[in-house]
Amino acid sequence: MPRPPKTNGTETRERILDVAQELFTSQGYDKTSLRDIAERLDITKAALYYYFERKEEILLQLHLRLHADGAELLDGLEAIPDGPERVAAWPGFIHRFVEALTPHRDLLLMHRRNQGAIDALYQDERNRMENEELEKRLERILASDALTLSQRVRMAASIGVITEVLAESGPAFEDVPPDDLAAEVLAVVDGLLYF
Amino acid sequence: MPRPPKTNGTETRERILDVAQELFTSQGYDKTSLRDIAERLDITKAALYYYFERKEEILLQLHLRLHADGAELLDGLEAIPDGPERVAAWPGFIHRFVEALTPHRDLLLMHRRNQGAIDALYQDERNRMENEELEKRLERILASDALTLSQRVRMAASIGVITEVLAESGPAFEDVPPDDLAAEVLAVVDGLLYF
DNA sequence: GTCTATATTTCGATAGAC
DNA sequence: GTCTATCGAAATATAGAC
Repeated sequence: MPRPPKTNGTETRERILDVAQELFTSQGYDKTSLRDIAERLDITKAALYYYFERKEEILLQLHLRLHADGAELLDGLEAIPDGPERVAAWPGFIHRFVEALTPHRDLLLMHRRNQGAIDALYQDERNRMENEELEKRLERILASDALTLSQRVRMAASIGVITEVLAESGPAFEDVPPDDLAAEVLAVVDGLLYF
Repeated sequence: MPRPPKTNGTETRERILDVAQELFTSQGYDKTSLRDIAERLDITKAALYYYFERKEEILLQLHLRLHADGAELLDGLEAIPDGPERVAAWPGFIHRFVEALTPHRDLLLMHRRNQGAIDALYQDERNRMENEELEKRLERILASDALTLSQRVRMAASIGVITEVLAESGPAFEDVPPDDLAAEVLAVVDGLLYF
């Protein structure tokens, strides 16, 4: 009871991130100025710097909201030896992928629409980014010569189905409950993954 | 024989577009300055303005290289009444889509990596863009309530497979002859489209 | 056609008051 | 925590000579 219910502080920070996510998705990171974000919140540009050191850090925080889950999944996948074992593990990976992404469709869309800007984050010395980008790691898995072309294509295809339906074409499926959509996606992907 | 073989003029223009496509793909449209493009060609920024009125026009021309084919395909699709007939026509549409895109995988990748900047082209009054964006038209087709959810998802999924394998994961399939890749993609998509 | 300036604008970022 | 004011660094675009 001693703490006042005025939970401002972190609250404003979240509002900034929410508005930024929306604008980064609709206009792109580069075409969204700090002025755009500030005006939407009825504050000034300078106030943003109380919460974030740089513009890049706003994007970084949004990126991290999604990154942890994906990194964990890829860690598991890379622990399996390249070849038939990894192919066998793929459907399980895909299921967990869909499960993890379904609640974050909008974030995934923001991520994809600004993949270039996120690339740049990783190359900027000022951000401590331990790991490599997930897209690059996935690309290496798909480039394996221990797999048949059909296997590689079907693995990539399953990723394509998920990102297209869950994120890219998201607006076309706004009327659909997320769990129904996820179920349909899984049905399609399972049909794909009979190697 | 009167015309000198020095075919410069349109040649430089093409070289600009080629370099721009490469840089827009790897760094993104916004992070690629006219200085970047000019330096690669060993000319100056100002020289670019002899060939293009604005930076946006370089992107526009690259966009148009791909747009015409896609627009024609979508015209045909929209001419078919929404509902079962359109579902029946979808596989044919997809086949022609793959056929048209396979020779232009790199352009498609540039397009996707800069979809936001291309969006902005359509909203800029200075460019005369007659039609609507293809992505928006496709979105409306997929949002139809004359189709079952399964049909809508499978249609979107087929688009996702194509764009992922042919463009987004393109680097992972650099070792594969384009026609082989297209054949694999079609096999996967055909398996998807049994409604 | 290509160059050397330079104009113009926009943006990220900082300083310092309140 | 939010403001006003401003700096400095790009980048796009223009003017005009060659």
